[in-house]
Amino acid sequence: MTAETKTDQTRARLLNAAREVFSQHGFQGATVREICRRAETNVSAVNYHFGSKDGLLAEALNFAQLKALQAANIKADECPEARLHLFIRDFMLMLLDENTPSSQCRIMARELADPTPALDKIVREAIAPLHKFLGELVHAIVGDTVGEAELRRCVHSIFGQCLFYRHSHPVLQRLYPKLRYDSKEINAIAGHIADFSLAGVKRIAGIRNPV
Amino acid sequence: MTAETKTDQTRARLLNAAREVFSQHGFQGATVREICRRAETNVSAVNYHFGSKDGLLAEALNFAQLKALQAANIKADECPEARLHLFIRDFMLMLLDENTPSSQCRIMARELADPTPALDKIVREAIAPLHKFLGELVHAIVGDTVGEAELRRCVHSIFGQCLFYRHSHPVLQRLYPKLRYDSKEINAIAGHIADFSLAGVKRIAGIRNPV
DNA sequence: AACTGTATCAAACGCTTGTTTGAAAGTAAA
DNA sequence: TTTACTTTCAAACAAGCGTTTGATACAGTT
Repeated sequence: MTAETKTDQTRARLLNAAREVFSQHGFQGATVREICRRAETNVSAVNYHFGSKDGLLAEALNFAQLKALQAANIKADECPEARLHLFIRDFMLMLLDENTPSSQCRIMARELADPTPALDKIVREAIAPLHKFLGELVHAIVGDTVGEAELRRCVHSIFGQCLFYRHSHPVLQRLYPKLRYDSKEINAIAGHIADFSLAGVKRIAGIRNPV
Repeated sequence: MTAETKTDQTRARLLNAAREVFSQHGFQGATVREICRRAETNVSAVNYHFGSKDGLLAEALNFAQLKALQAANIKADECPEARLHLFIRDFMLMLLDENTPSSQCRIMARELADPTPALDKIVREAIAPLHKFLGELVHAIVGDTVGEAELRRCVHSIFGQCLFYRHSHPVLQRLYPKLRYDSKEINAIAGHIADFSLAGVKRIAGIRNPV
C-alpha cells in the first residue's frame, strides 16, 4: 500500500466520521477525540490532515447533493406546482431520512442557529442558491402578482416548515414517542407541506384556491 | 440590609444574567463565568445559590409570559381566525423583539434542537400546552373535517414558520444584511404567517379559500 | 544499506470548563 | 462582646478541550 493511498484512506475515514459526529452533536458539541475514535485513528490526525477542527468542518461540507437535487428538479418535465411538491419531498428526505448517508444537509441545519467559522461559506455556496431556487419556483407559480418582500416570506414559510421537523425533532419525539421518520411518514409530511404551502402562496398572490 | 435580602438580590441578578447569556449563547455555549461577570458576583455564587449550572437553568426558565399570552388570547372576543392572527403576532413579538426582556422564549427556542437536562421540563410545562392550545385554535377554524395527524401537521406548519425567523436569524442576516426585527417588520411577518397559514389549514380541511 | 520524506502514535501542553474549598466578611441573636 | 450562621471571594481542582511535539514505523529512492 503506497503512502498516498494510506493518506487518502485516513482522510476519508476522518471525513466520514466527522460528518456523522458534526450532524449529531453540532460543531461545538462534537469533539476531535470522538471523531478520531470513530475513524480509528489518533487524535493528532485531524490537525495533521486538515490543520484544525475548523478545517475539517470546511472539507466535510459537501453541497453536491443539494445542487443535484435542484438540477434534477429543474430538468423534471412538470408544472411548477408539481415541481414544488417534488422539491419538498426530496428536501425532506435529505433532512430526515436516517437510512441515507446525507448528513451534509443535517450538518448545515444544525449550524443555522449557531454561527461557526464555516457559516459564511455555507450561506454563500448552499443556502443563498437554495433560497434563490425556491424563490424562482414560487415565482413561476404565482407570477408577478406578489412583491419581492412577500415572495421572500413565502420562501421562508416553506423552509420554515421543512426545517421544523429537523430542528424540533428532540421535542417532537417527546411529544409523540411513537414518531418515526420512515419513508411513509416523510412522504406524508412532504405532501402536507406542499399542499399547505401551495394554498398559502396562492392566497398571498390573491389567487383563489380550488378545493 | 438583611442577609435574606442580600441573598435574594444576588439570586435575582444571577437569574437575569443567566437568562441573557442562555438566550444568546445557548446552554452549552454559556459559561458560568460570564453569567457571574454580568451579575457582578463570584464564580462560586452559581453553585452556592443554585447547586449547579443545570439548576440555574431550571430556575431561570419561566413560562408565565407564555401562559399569559394564551390566556389573553382565549379571553379575546374575536373569531378563531382573528385569534390565530393575534396569537402569531404576540408569539413573534416574544420570539423576535429585542426591546422586550422576554428571553425565556428565546432560551427555549435555542434548546429545541439540543437536548439539555431541562428539555423534558420545557416540553412538559410549556411546549405541550402550547401545541395543545394551537391545535384547539386550528380545530375551531376547520371543525371536524380534518384528522388528528393532519391537524398536528398544521400546528407544526405554523410553529415552523414562526420559529424559522428565530432559528435562522444568523443566516437571514447574512442573506439580507438590511434585515432588522423592528416592530414594523415583526408585524409584517406575523401578518404574512397568519394569511399564509389560514389559507393552508383551510386547504387541508378542504375549505375553499376566498381571495 | 543508507537516506529521505511521509504517516502514525503516545504523551504532553496550554487553556477553559464546571465545581469545590477554606478563609474572610457580614449579620443576627445571646 | 461573644457566638452562630450566612454569604462572598480568591484560589485551586479535576476533567475536558483543541493542538503540538518528538519519537517511531514505513515506503520509495539512491
